[in-house]
Amino acid sequence: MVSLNRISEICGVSLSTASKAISGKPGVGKATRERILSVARQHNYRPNQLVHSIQRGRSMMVGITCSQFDDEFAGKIVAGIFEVLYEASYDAMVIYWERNVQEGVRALGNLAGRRVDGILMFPPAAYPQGAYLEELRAFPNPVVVVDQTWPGCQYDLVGSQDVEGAFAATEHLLELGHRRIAHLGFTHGSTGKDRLLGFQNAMIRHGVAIHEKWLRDIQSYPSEEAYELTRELLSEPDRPTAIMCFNDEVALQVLSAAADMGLSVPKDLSITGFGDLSLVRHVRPQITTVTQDPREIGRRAAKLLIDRIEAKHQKQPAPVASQDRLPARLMVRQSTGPCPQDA
Amino acid sequence: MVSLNRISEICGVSLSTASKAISGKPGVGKATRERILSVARQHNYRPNQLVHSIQRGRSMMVGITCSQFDDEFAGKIVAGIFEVLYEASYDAMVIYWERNVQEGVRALGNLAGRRVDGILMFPPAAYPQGAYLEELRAFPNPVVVVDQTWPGCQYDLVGSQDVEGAFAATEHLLELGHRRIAHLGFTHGSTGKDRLLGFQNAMIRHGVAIHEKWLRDIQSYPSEEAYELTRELLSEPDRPTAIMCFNDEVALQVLSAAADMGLSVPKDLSITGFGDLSLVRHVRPQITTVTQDPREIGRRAAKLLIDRIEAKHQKQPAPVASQDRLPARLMVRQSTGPCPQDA
DNA sequence: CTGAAAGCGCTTACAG
DNA sequence: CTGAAAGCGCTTACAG
Repeated sequence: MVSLNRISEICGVSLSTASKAISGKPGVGKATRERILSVARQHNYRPNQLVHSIQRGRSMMVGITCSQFDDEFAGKIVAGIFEVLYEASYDAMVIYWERNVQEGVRALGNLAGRRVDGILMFPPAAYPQGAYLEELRAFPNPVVVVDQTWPGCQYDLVGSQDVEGAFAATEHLLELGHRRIAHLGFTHGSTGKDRLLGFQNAMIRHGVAIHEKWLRDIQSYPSEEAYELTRELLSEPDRPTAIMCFNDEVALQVLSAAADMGLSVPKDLSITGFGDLSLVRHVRPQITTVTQDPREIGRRAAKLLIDRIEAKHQKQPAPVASQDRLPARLMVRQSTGPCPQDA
Repeated sequence: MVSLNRISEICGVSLSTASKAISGKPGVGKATRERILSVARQHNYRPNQLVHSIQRGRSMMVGITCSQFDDEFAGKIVAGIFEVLYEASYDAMVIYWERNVQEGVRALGNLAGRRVDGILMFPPAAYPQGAYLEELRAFPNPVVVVDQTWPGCQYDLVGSQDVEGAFAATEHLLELGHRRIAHLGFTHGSTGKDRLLGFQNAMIRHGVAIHEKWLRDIQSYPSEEAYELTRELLSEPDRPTAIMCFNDEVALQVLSAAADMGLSVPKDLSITGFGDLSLVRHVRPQITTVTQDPREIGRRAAKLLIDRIEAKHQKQPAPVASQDRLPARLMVRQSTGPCPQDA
């Protein structure tokens, strides 16, 4: 890529004249300006934004860290994020890591080295560990945490009302007469913990016993564990009449396990999901679930981050961390029905 | 963030000494170096990578452009890309746009302004238009096109054997005795065009008539169009006994439409997908599909781009554009079966 | 071992 | 209207 210096040589003008001409600043003769502009165009000249970032002490770039991409929920959040960043003229550097915390640490270091103005962070699946947290603390700019959080997290969070959503789904099952309700969770992360909590709250509130053996957990995500766990759960003579699932993908596996065992949903078994992914509507029976609004989560997270960046740039003191949890509403479809009479 | 200059002041040494100490270069006394290092650590100092990028004429950053995120296929490609970039110490700036080509144009300009060393490009859904192509041509560094391509595309491509995969799926249906086969395509893009071609090739090869009215197309993606199209297709007295679908998500909609019309799959209707997304295994009947290897596509695309960047940096002449299409294999599952006798 | 100087690609006061 | 100089945050020859 040609430099401004080169352009100014070609045009036989000084660097500063070329700079003013190209950036549209006043103080350049009309003819000179047009000559410079035309040469720049011929050479596909683009001002070097890296220089601007250094000069302004501001990169107009935010970092997005995530450890999973290939799911609709995360994808929609990211889409919402990009919408807002685009409108505000921010670019995004994205860091994707899977393996171990070590990589997350290096990732954060990169972000700081590249001088991003802030970070939108999907926390690692398990709670962030020591080295990771230290690296995060060393990061000098605003951080907004998305969807998941962790105990003691001091950053702004934008997520969903997981507890309330799970509570509503559980009450729905209880109202249908179910008492033997299993919970298939993923409690390594905060959303899973919250959903389990919502489940427990509802059961306790309605005075219904929670059976330890029906509280099952998948260990990693994504995985096929839910399928096997369901087969176990449903093979015991004493089996649940409803299974509440961590999310829609788990619910789908439960549905297929039930089908493979010859059980009819919702006649023999009721199932609830969480997330309202599109697949849930394209499957028969359509899965009763809890709607989330990932696009809006992404939008709000990005807006909040930009606000924080702006505020910091105007030397305003850092505000206390906020939690913005969007409503998660029950969406009744076809996978839940009255508790079977013989149960 | 503190600057090196600030660190050197604090330590009472020159800028160059501080620089050498921190970057691990020789020529600094042991005690001095350790003092500098410790001060740097205290202040969370990170060398400014933007400066390095400018000095080296190389940003170690690649651009990824895409117009869709929230699907498993694209997500897995991206995951593969990031694996390789990470190993090679490249970072990624991602550009996501949806609305119109205008945004794509601005996006490419941004990438050039930020001086990315190359671009991994998911082309826009429809073929790239004039302004977009011009902007792309003005980009001075290597470009590798991923998954989709367009007529006259001069860049390296990494994708799948779409024609062959569709051919195999069609032959599978023909071998099951189907003759009345519909094709539910998405031919705005090259993969859809290729899959239609594979379908046509197989039909012609086996001397089976292709009926215009059974060649249907969805107009946008993602959408729910496939559901409606299927209902139309299946309501006519004269209906197909098999539907070959552009991809798995379309197949899922076809499956649900068939279920809602009381048709049994595969007894009354056979369905094939494309992609082998995980949902296809979690649905009953499991969908017969064509496997792709998105992660490997991503890995190879990233490797190729890095090779091109490296070669360019060593002043090697630009090689001719290559096409690397990974095998797409038929995976027979439960959604295809013998042609109904009465048909 | 240590530091002053040039340079990467710019922009922005400030002279002329 | 035009340009020389300082400065953003570094690194890398090159003197001392």
